[in-house]
Amino acid sequence: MKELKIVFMGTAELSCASLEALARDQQFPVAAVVTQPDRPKGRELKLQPSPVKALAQKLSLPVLQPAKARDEKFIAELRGLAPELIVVVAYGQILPQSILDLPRHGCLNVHTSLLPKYRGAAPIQWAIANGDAETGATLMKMDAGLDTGPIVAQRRTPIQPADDSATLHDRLARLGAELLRATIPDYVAGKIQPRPQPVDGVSHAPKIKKEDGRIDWNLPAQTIVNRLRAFTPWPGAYTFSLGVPPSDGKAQLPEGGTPNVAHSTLLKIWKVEPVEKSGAPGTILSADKNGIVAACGQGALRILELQREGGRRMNTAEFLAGHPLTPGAKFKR
RNA sequence: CGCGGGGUGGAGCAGCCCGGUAGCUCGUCAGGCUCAUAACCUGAAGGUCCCAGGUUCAAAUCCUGGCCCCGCAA
Repeated sequence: MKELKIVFMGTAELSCASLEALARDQQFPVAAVVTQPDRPKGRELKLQPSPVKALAQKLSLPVLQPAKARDEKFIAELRGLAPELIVVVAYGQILPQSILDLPRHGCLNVHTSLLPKYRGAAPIQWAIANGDAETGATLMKMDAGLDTGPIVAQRRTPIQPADDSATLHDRLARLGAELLRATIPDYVAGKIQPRPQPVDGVSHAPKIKKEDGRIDWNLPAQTIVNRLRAFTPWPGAYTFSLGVPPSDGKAQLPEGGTPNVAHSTLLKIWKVEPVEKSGAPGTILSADKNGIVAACGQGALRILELQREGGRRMNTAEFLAGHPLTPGAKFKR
């Protein structure tokens, strides 16, 4: 097969595996990498390059960072590169039709779900949150809609009970990269006819908000576990422990407060396991070295690792040393 | 100067607002109890209260400056 001139567009960590796969393969000379402008990040809000930009620089590839993809000057520059194919992975902006039509072979997009399921921003997270048994990566030819283009290829992977968004993200990133490498040659050779997405089974995976991480103790234990896995490592699942007023605290503990903690405090919950107990949702059934057991709408959860606001992540025994919780106390929802 | 929390024996935290004996839970060590134990009882060791100045008769505590850690921002 002759060389194919490609422009890669991507921003997130997810994109890196695909970029690396293309760049390492001599068949696919990457003419340029398009990524979002540097964003302020970190404690001092310093400008940081996107993961893709960092990788592109390491690979000595030219980088373009238009503020808006539909900017005429940028499109003209892109046209000047005369790409035969554009590959898009988690770029983070809607592409105008003029870009979609620009390369001879169109634009291919890697989406981390089994389309038409979970169109949108957070397909990995929602697949876990909803307790799906499997998910996958889809390669599609982009059209004007949001993740609505015809499917070129698809690959599945089971969701393991131990998976969280981080592990599944990494696996799907690799899967997407493999899909590109394996499929592009046949695709540009015209051996693959993209087939329209089925009309049945369409669903959407909206962007995760921080609020989504708030634990609703009325839900069944397994549902909470799924959501917690989905929102790990970001935004994390959290709840509030009822605090004790700072001054008159100590005496009224049995009422359900946490001593040494003023007012109610946000607690991030990192690791739990379901247990066969029950009680009023949100109630703490026991709290010792083995964990904090809290009742859910159905069943209960044993909390193994948690983190106080401003503090570091720690196991239950460490946490309880400084923040004794008594059975009967409650987590606010 | 983007906003906020924090630095107190080995771990996790009180104490600071309102200066005046270094406190709690756990761990460690010794002893006791027990068939036995991560259980229980008794006792002990272990701290420049981040650093440097300042105020004061007296500073973990109040003031100024510095260093370090963490959360927010997807």
